[in-house]
Amino acid sequence: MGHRVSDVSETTTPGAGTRPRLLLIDGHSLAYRAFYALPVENFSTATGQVTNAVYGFTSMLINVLRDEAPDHVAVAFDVSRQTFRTETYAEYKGNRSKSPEEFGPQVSLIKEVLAALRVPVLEKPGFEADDIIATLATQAGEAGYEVLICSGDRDTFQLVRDNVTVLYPTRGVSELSRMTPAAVEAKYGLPPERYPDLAALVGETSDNLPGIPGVGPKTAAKWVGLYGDLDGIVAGADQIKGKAGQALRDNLPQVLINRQVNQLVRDVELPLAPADLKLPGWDREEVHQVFDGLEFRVLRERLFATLASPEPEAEEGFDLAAEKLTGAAVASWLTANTGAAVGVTVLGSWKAGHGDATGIAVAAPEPAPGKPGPAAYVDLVEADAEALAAVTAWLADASRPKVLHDAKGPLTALSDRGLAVEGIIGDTALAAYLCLPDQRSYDLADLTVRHLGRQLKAEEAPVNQQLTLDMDDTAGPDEADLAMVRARAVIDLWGALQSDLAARNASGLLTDVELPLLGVLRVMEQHGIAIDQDALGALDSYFAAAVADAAKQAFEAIGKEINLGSPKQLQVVLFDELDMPKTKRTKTGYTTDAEALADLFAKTEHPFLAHLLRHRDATKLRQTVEGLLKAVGDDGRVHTTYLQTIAATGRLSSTEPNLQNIPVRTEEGRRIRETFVVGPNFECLLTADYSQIEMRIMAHLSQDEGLIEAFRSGEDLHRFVGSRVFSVEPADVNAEMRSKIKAMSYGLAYGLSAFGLSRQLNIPVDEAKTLMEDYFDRFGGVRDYLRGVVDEARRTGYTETILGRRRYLPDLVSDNRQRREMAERMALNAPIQGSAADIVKVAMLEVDRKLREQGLRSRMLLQVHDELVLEVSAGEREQVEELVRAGMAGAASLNVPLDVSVGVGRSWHEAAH
DNA sequence: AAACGAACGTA
DNA sequence: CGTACGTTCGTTTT
Repeated sequence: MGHRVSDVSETTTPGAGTRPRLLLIDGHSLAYRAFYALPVENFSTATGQVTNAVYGFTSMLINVLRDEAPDHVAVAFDVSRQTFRTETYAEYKGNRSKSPEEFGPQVSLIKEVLAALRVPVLEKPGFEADDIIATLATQAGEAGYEVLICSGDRDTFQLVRDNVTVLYPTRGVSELSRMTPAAVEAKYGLPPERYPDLAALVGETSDNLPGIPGVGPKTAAKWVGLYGDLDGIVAGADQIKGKAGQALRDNLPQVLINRQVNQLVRDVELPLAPADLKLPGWDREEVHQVFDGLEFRVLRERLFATLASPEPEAEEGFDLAAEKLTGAAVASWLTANTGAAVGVTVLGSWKAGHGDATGIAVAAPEPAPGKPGPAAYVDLVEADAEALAAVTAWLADASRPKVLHDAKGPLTALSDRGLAVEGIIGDTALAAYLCLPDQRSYDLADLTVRHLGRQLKAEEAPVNQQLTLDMDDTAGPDEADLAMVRARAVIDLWGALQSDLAARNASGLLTDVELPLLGVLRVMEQHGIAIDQDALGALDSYFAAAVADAAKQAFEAIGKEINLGSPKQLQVVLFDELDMPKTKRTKTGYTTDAEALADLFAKTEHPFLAHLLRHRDATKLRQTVEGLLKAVGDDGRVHTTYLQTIAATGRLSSTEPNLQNIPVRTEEGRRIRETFVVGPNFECLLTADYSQIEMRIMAHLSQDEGLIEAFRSGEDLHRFVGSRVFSVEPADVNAEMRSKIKAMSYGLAYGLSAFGLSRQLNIPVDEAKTLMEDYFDRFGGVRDYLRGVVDEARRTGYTETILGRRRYLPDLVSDNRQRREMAERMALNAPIQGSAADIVKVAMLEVDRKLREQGLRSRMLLQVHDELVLEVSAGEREQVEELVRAGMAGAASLNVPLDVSVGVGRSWHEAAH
C-alpha cells in the first residue's frame, strides 16, 4: 500500500480486490452515440415510439454491468444548455443543431429504464454531466474506489488515473476501449492530466471550440513535452518558430478560452456521495413492465441471463457411487436404479456407419441433494453371459427411459455388437442444438459447464472429490470411471435442458422429429450406397488424363510451368506478366475464380485462360472421384455420416464423404453419378425430390395470392411469374425472361439486393431494380412477408419455421451495418430453408415408417436436402414409389400442393428425372 | 502441425 | 452487396 501524489488529487491505493468499484456513466453522450449508431427505422414500438437510443444505451449498460461488475453506479445527464461554459464562451457547442425530434423523448425513457434498474440519476443545473462525473470520480478516487467512467466525451480523459479508467465507445456502442493512463499516453503522447492542454490547442469540433490551424495532436503533444504544460507553452510562445508558432500566437486567446471551457469541475455540490451509489438490486416486476413497454424482449432476456443469475463458478465435479459390474449384479443394479430416466454413455469407436462398443456406463441422478448418484459400468468385451443378457434386455426395453449425448454414433457401435436400443427419450446434443442452433459444437464438457456450472474433465475438477470409487481403485479414474461421470453429466444436463427446450417451444421437435430421425439416419449410414468401382476407377483415369492435358497446354500457352493450383502464382502470371486487367479484390490479392477467369477470357481471348479453366474443372472432378474411391468400404459401398447438429437452419449435413455435393450440373459431373449404383440383390435405385419446395414454402408463408395461384395452376412456375411481371402471355415468356425470373425468385429467399441481381444477370442496376419493383408490384404478398419476417425477428430475437424451429439472430440489432445486414439476410432465408428441412425430415420419418409397416425390404439410403434416394428390392418398385410419393407429399399441409417427382434406374444418374 | 483463405461442388 | 453446407489445396503462422 503506498501513496502517490498527483497535481490534482491525492489518491491512496488500497489492497486490490477489496475496494469498491464505481461506474459513472455520461447518459447523454452515450444515448447520443446509440442514436446515431442504430438505424431509427429498425427500432420502434407498436405505438410508434422510437427506441433506438434507449436500446443502444440499455444494451451498453447491460454489457458494462456484466463485464465490469461494479457495485456502485450512477448516470449523469446534462440538464440544460446553459452552463458556466456558455457564459465564458457564448459559442460553446453553438454548432450543435437541435437534436432530432426522435431523440429527446428517448432520454426520459432511458431514465425509466434506469429507475427500474434502481440506478441513481444525477443532474445539476448549470453543469454538464461530465462535471458531475468529475466530482464523483474525484471523491471516489480519494475514498479508495476503483472508478470506471463510461463516456463518449474525450474531455473525461483528463480524469484518468491509476484507479480511474475511462471506457470510451469506439465503434457504435458495442465496443469500449479502456483508456488507462498508459492508453492515453500511448494514443496522445502525454499523461492524462495534460490532455486538456492538448485539446485546447487542437480544438474540439463537436464543442465548437476552434483549434490552432495547422496544429494537430502531434504538434500539440510535442509542445506539451517541450514546455511542460499549457502555461509553459504560453510563456514560451514567442520562441516557437515557423508557421505553427505564428498560428499559436495568433490564436492564443481562443486557446485559453478552450482550456477554461474544457476543464471539468471537480467540486459540484451533489446530493449524493459515492457511498450512496451502491446498487440496491432492481425490481423484477418493474423491469418487466418497462421492458415490455419498450418491446425489448431480447434485451430483457440478456439482462436476466447475465445479471439476475450470475453463473456459478464452475468447480464442483459429480459425486457418484460408481460400480463396475459383472454377473448377476448387472441385472439387479439395472432393475433397482433405472426406473426413471438415466444417462448412458458408450465406450468404443464408430465411423462411417459401423463401429464397436467395448463398454457401457449408466448413471442416475442424485437421489437426494448431497447424496451420491448411482452409476454402473459394464465391460461388453469381457462380459459374462449373464451380464450380457441383462444389458441386452435392458437396452431393448422401451420402458426403461434412456438419455444419451449425440446418440447416433454410440447406437451404431452397439448395433454392430448386436445390441439394439429402445426407449431413448432424450439426446442432450440434439436438445442443445434445438435451443441454440448456431453453435458450432455441442461438446458435452462445454454444455456441462454452461448449463450445470460443473467441470466434467477430471483434470479440471478439484482434486478433493471427483468420484466415490471402489476401494481397490487406487490408480485414479480410468476410462470406465470417466464414462460413468459422463453418463451422470448427461442425465443432469437433460434435466437442465428440458425446461430450456420447453421455454423455446422445442420439446415437440426433439421428440417427434429429431430423436426418431436419429435412428433413421443411423440405419441409412449403415446401409451406405453401392459404387461401381471399376467405372469410378476408369473415370479417375479419364479425369487424370484431362488434367494432364490441360496442364500441358496451359504451360505451352505461357511458355513455362507453374503450379496451376496456386492463386499466388496465377496472379503473377495473369496480372504482372500477361498484364491482364485486375479482377475483384480478395483479402490477399485479386480473385482468380472461374467467373473472373471467364471474364478475362472474354476480354483477352488468351488461350492460357481456357486451358486453366479446363484444368480447374478436371481437377475438381478428379478430386471428387478420388475422394469417393478412398471412401469405398470393403462392402463396395460408401457410408457417409450425417451430422444433425451443424446447420443452423435445421438442415442435415453430410461428411466423410460428403454425398450432398456430388456433381450434377455438367455432363462430365453426371458421369460420377453413374457410378452410384443399385447394390446386389436389389432391383433399382429410386430418387424422389420435391420440386421447388422453397418457393412453395414462400407461397405458403407469404399467403401471396399470385404465387399460390401459380402453384395451383400447374403452369411452369417461372413462366407463370414471368408472364405476370412482364405483362405477357405465359406462352410469350422467352428463355431470357424466364431465367431472369428464376434467378430473382430464388434470390429473394436469400435476401438478394438489386445490386446482386444486376451482377448475377449481367444487367444494369437500374434494370434489376425495375425488375424487382415489377415483381413486388405483382406479388405484393411476398414483399410484405419478407419485410415482416425481419421485423418480427428483430422484435423476438429469432425466426421460426413451420414446425417452430428457431434461429436466434442477435445481430439484427447490431450497430455494425455489415453484421446487421448479414443477419437480415439470414432472417429472410432461415424460415424458408428451415421449413424445407422440417418437411424433408418429416417425410423421411414417414417413408421409414411406411417401409417397415408394409414389411418391405427396400430402404432409404441418401438425403440431399430436397431429395431422397432409395434402394428398391425386387418386386417392390410400384409400392415403394407410391409410399414415397405419399410420404413426401403428405409431410406438411401447405396452402399449395407439395409436388414430388420420382425416377428409377440402375444408377443415381439414371434414376434422375 | 495447425489455422486460414480461396476456390468450388451441392441444395 | 444471396442462404446453407464440406473438401481440397496452397499459404501463412506457430
